[in-house]
Amino acid sequence: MTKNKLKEVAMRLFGEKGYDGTALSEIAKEVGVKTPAIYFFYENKEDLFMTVFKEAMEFYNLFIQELSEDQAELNAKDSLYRILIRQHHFYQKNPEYSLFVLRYMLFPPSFLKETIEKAFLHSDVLLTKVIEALIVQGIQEGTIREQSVEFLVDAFLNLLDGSCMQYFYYPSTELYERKLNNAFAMYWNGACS
Amino acid sequence: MTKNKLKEVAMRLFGEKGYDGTALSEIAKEVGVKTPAIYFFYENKEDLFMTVFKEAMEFYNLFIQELSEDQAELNAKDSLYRILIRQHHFYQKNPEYSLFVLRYMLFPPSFLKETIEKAFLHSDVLLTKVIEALIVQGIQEGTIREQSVEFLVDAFLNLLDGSCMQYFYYPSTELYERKLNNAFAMYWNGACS
Amino acid sequence: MTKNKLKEVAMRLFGEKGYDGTALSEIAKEVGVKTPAIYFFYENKEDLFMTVFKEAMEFYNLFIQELSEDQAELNAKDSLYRILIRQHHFYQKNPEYSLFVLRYMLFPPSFLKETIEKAFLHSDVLLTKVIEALIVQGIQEGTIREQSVEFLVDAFLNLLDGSCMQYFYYPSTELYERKLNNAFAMYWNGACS
Amino acid sequence: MTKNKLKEVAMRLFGEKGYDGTALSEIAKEVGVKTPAIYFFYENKEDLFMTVFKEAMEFYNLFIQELSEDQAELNAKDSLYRILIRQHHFYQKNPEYSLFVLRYMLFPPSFLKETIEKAFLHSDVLLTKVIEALIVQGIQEGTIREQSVEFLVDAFLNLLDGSCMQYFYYPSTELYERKLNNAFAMYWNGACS
DNA sequence: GATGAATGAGTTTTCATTCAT
DNA sequence: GATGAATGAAAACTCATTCAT
Repeated sequence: MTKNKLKEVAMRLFGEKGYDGTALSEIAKEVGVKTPAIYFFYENKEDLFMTVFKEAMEFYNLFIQELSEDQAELNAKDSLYRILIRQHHFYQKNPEYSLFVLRYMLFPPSFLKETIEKAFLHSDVLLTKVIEALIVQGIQEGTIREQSVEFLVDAFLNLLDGSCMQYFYYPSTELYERKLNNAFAMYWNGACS
Repeated sequence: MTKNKLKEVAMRLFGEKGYDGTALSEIAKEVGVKTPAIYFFYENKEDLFMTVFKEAMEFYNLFIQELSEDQAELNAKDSLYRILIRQHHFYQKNPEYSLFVLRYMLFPPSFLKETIEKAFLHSDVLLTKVIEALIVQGIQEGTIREQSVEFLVDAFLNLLDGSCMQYFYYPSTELYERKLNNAFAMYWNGACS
Repeated sequence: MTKNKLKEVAMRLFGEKGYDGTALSEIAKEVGVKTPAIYFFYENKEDLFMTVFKEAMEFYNLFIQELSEDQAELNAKDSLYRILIRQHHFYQKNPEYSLFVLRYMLFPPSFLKETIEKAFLHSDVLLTKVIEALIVQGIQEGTIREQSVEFLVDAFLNLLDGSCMQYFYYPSTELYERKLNNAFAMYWNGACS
Repeated sequence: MTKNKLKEVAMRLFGEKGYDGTALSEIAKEVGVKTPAIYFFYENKEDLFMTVFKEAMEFYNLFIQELSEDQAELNAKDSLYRILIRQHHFYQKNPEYSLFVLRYMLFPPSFLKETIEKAFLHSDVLLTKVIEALIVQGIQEGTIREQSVEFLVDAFLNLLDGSCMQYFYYPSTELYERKLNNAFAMYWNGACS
């Protein structure tokens, strides 16, 4: 129980204030326990962080895997759009996970650089495959104009990354959603014609 | 002299390791001076950081302003593409500025949240105007199909943000450039047809 | 069972790393038990230490008492030499006891100073008596020249102490044995002539 | 100033209570300074300890070197006896140095084992040379009976070690001196005849 | 007999900051 | 301009100890 609460609070605080900006005492306090209690469950700060990090990555990868499921009955356009929406939903429903993953993907603490790069590459490959499949489907459907798949995948991934970034710095949801829809419309337009 | 060295080193270290992860002693050491010397030039850590931050924002805004200059003789397509290239160049030529700006735009230390939001909004408005002008030019040229300007601007900004993100997490320049070109091609394709 | 294992491990670790340098958790771990288990058998760290200490002293005193036994059939010279040899054997066969006793005789933790002094005095008196008896026997035999017994006893005790010290800081057994034999030969030479 | 006071107090406390039994806060308090001040002069606890250790060894080796000086005009017997006396004086005049050296020669903290062994070997060689010279002198004088020098040296070193040990555990000076004199008399007796 | 969970007290260490020089 | 010396505050971590189970 305490162990899990520690993980949750740690994820949130590490995500919000960074590794160095988060004191174990803060985490402990929010959980309602004294600092040394942390050491009963985790070896040290780094261990707590790594545990949280691994879980966040697993959760995030799970999300990516789920993107490819349940899309069989949809056409390519709806499926691709749905990915953007799901990404948005994921950010909204799991703000802690999202912030944490984004932060440490872009700015890993020095002791994590290598691990992060591997973890990120893994997610990237996973995601690329999902997009690829949908692009191919679209071409087969005849909705996407026949052209290089790589080309279409790259552009969609850029779209996703752009949306990710904008989600975190545009405060207003409406604004974000407008931009998202516009960007996707433009993408689809380019993909078809 | 020392004052400027301090700023440079501080920008780099704050960008790489974060505000809390950077000790004043580290900055001082790299500059070749003892820690208390910092207090001769700056009130305290926050002051040093803010000074660096302001300069970084000014420099970044300068870059954005320059985007609109010297583009008179180019057509809209080349101008837009040139913006992406210049962004890339800016990141490559000023890695410390770039990393710093990205980091604190996405993850400002708590005492900076509001200031950052304002500063960012300012840059955003600036950039939007530049893009808008080029889009209008393109429509007038007849290269861009007549349609909502906002729509085209949003999509281009998304493209810029996506490229920003990818620059920082894709290690290889080649890969980054391929993705950038593909994404722009798709954008232009969508804009025209 | 566990209680005894705790004692053994505690003796070894206290001997090797000192009272403050030995954590109860280490002792517990080596025994294969969790730390709180120690409190089932011993009141606290001090109690565990004292128990170990008392046993070590008893064991050591037993050794001293045994020195006087089974020597009836030997002449004085052989008996005295045998004491040195036995001391050596004791150190070799009971390295943990020896180290522990030596350490806390010379450097008792503050809460033990008085107890230790008494315990030590007791052993000293015991040992002195044993030596005295053998010296007297030697004089009666006529092998030791007639002279002050105290004088001969003091010199022999010094020999014993010197050997003790050297045992613990000379790494090589050969070297130690050579030195021991030479020192005893010199003693006997002085005692006879 | 503070730096030296720290060294002095550290030597005394480390000698009395051991490395693990001595808190930096105690040392700081006795010096009249707050704990972090220590870190201005020494890297960490180990560094402070090592600094003290090196100085103690140098001082001790100096003492050993001085043993050989100014003895030219004395005969061998007086010179040897003087060594015992000087050892005694050294212990009395420099109780902190003596206790410290003895403690860490016999019970070095784990991180010091190797360093200590080397340092000790060095002192041992130094001392052996001094004694050897005097023994040879004694034989040349004709006061010491002609016999193996090694034999005489070993016995004298044993005498020194025994005296060292006894100094630290016999509380009374008188008792210690009686024992010392008796042991030396016996040694000389054996050496001559 | 023994453990899981937790804590209070204390340790070493870091760091921003101050101030006299 | 810059440093040596020092500190207050807080950090991470350790450890003996407790207690319910």
